[in-house]
Amino acid sequence: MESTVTLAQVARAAGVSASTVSRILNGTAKVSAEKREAVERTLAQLNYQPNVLARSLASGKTMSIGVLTQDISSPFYGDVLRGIERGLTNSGYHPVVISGHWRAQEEVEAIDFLVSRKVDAMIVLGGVAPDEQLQQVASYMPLVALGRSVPGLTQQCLRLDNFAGGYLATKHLIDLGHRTIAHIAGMPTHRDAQDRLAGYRAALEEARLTFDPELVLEGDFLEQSGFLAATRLIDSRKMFTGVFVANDQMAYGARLALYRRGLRVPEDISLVAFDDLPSSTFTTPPLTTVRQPTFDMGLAAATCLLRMLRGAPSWLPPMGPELVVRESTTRRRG
Amino acid sequence: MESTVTLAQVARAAGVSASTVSRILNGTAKVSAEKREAVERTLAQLNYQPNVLARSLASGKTMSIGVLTQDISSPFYGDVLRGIERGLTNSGYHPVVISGHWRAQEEVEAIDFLVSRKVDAMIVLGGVAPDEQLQQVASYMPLVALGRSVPGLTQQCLRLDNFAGGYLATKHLIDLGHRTIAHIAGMPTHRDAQDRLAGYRAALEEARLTFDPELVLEGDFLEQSGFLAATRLIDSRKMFTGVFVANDQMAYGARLALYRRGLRVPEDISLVAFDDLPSSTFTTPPLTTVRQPTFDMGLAAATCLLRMLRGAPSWLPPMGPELVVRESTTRRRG
DNA sequence: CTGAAAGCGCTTACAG
DNA sequence: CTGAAAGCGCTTACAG
Repeated sequence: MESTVTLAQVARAAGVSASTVSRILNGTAKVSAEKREAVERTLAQLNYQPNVLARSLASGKTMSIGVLTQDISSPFYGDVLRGIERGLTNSGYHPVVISGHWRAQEEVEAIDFLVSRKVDAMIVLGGVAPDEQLQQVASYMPLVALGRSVPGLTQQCLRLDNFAGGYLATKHLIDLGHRTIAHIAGMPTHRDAQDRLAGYRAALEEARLTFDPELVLEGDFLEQSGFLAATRLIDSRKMFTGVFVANDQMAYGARLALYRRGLRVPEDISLVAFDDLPSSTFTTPPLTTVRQPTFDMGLAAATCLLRMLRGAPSWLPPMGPELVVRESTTRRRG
Repeated sequence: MESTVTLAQVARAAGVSASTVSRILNGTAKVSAEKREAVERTLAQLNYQPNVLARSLASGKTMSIGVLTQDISSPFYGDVLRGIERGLTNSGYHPVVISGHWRAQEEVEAIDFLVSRKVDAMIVLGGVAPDEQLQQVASYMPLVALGRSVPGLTQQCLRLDNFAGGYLATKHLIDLGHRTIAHIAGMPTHRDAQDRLAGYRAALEEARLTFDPELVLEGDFLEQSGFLAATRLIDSRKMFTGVFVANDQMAYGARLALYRRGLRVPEDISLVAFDDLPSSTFTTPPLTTVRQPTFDMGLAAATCLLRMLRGAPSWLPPMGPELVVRESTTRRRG
C-alpha cells in the first residue's frame, strides 16, 4: 500500500520535532546521537518515504535533469541517452526525457514543459529550438547542448566538426582510388547535413575531382530515404564507384538498394557513412563510417552539468570525428 | 528569465481572489464572464506559468506516467516507448522513464523512485521486478505490464505468446524443407527465451524431427552473442541448413558470422528470428522474423492506462505473434 | 458566483 | 543542538 507516512508522524513517534527529522534526513546539521538513533529507528520502522514533491517545493530543487531528445527510438540519441544515464548514476539526479521530433514548435513546448517541471538543469540534444530560448534557459539554470552550437554558450556546447567528418569520409574513398563519388545527403535544413556535404565537396576539390550535382541526392536521415536515394542513383545510370552517405541509418537503406540491384559492397561499390551506430559493427559487411562518440558525448554532458550544479565552471572535453575503417570500402578495381 | 509570477500575484493584479484564478485555470467552476476576461488578460500579460510542483502537491496528481524500461537504447523498447509517447499525446499526461537493466534490485529501486515521484500510473516493460511489488503498486494506481504476465493482474498484462512465436518460426523452416534446424536461444533466466525454445522443440517434435541439444546455443539477446553462437555452431561442423534465432539483434550477429565463414543467406542457410525490429526491413537480406507489434503494444498500454485513469475498467487488445516472411529464408536446396 | 482559510508535506531561517 | 513558525505555490471544501 502506498506509504502515506509523513515527516510529522515520524517526528511524533520519535518524540522530536519535524525539523530534527528533516535535518537527519538531509544531514543538514549536527544532531545528538541519541535523537538520531531514535529517529532512524522510527524511520525504518514506519518505512518512511519522503514526498519528493513537497521536498522540491520547499527546497526549490527537484534533483531532476531535463533532457530534450528528438526521437525516443532513435538509435543515435538512444546511445547518447545511455551515456547521460550513466553519467548521472549515483549523483542523486535523474533524467526526465521528452522528444521534440525536430519540430521547432514541439521543441519549444517541450522545453517549457521541462522548465515548468522545475528541472534543475537541462541537456538539449540537437534539434531546432531557437537559440534565444536556449540562451534564456541557460541564463537561469545549467544547460548543455549536444550536436549544436549556440552563440554565447560555446563552453556549454559539444558539437562534432561535421565538415571535418564529411571530409574524412570522402578523402578515405579518394585515397582508395575512387574518382566518381556519390553523396546521399541529409535535409538541407539540417546544419549537420550541410556541413557533411561541404566536407564532401572540399575533399573532392582538394583532389581536383569535379563536383557533379547529379551525384548528390537528398534523404532525411532514415533508412527508407537512403534506400530510395540509392535506387534512384543506380537507375540514373550515372557511373560511380563510391558513395558517402550522410549517416549510418541511410547507409543501411542504401546498402539494401545495392543488394537489390545486384551490386556488391565493397567489390562493386564502396560505402562510407557517418555516426557509427552500435549496430554498424554487425551489418553485412560491417560498415566503414565516421564515428561520433555518442555514449561519451552523453557522459560528458552529464558530467559537465554535475560540475555546473556544484558551481564549478562548465568544461566539455574536445571530441573529434574519427574514421572507422571496416569492410564496406575497398580499393577501386579496374 | 524564469517566470516567477505566482497565482497570488495574478489574482492581485486582476482584482480577484486566488481561488477564482485557480478555477479559471482549471475550468473547475463557473465564473462570471467579466472576471474571466480580466483574469485571462492578466494571465497573458504576466505570462503566468503554473508551478507544477505546487499544483501536484495540492491536488495529489502529477499528470505523469512512470515507465520502467530495461535499456534506454534498446531498439525493441525504443519502439514501445514511441508507442507510449504517441498514446499519451494530448492527454495531459507525460511519461517519466527510467531503466532497470534486467536487474531485480535496480528495478525495485526504479519503481520506488517512480512511486516517490508520485506518478499517477505506471507502465512496466519486461524485466524481473518481483510480482509482489507490481501487485502492490497496482493496488493503488493503474498499472499495465508489457511483456510479462503478473498473477492476479491478467487484465493489465500484455504478453505475446512466445511459445506460439517460436513454433511459427520453426514451422516455417520445416515447411521450407529444412530438417536440421539450429537454435540460438536467449538466457534461460528469461521467460521469453524459455518459451521460444519450447516452441522450437514443439515444432520439431510435431514434424518428428529429433531434437539435438548440440544444435542449441545460448546468447544474451545482443548482437555480439549471436555472432559468437553462430561462429561456434559453424565451427562445430555440425550440419544444419536453418537457424531460428531467438531475437533480431542476435540474428544480426549470426548473419555476420555466416558472412565471415562464406555461408550465404538464404542460399546456404535460412535464418528466421523474433521481434521484427524496425531495422530488420533493411538488413541484407531483409530478415524473416516473428513480428512483435512493439509500437502498437506501447500505444495500447498508454490507451489502457488512460481508460483506467478515467475510472473505466482495463482493456488490452489481443495481440498475437505473426510471421513476417522476407528474404532470409528459402526452400532447402539439394 | 466568489472569497477566506486550511491544507498538501516538506525545508529553513530564526530564536534560544 | 533543537523547536515553533513561516513559507514554498497551489487546490478545494466551506460559507455565503
